Amino acid sequence: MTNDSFKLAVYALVAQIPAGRVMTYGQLAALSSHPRAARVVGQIAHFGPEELPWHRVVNKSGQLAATYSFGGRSGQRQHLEAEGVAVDENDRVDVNGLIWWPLAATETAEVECE
DNA sequence: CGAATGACCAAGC
DNA sequence: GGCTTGGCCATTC
Repeated sequence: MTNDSFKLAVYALVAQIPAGRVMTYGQLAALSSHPRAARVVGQIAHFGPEELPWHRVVNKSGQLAATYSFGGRSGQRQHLEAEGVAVDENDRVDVNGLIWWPLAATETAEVECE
């Protein structure tokens, strides 16, 4: 079923996000063949496996979204900072450089290589 | 199983 | 920059 495949795809993508990088719900949804199902990604993130680094997942504005998990945005922010992600006072990350794509691993390998 | 919910996004005002 | 509307689909009650 495609719906299950969707979840699995999201799990796989989130699991691939390297420390110090973040991904957006829209990306996860789009890469999972559901560019408009970003909301579902949010639901999966909330009820999904806690094994995955959901704290590395932010919204399209680069702003944190966690409400209860990780102790709320405050907790998520600390997790990100602990991994080297710069979070501003508004609980936002640098959408210009911290947003990571699977393709970026090969295309911008030079840049993301510290 | 039906209805409500939601860690979102894009477009319009 | 903000708020409102429509849409998407899994999870929960």
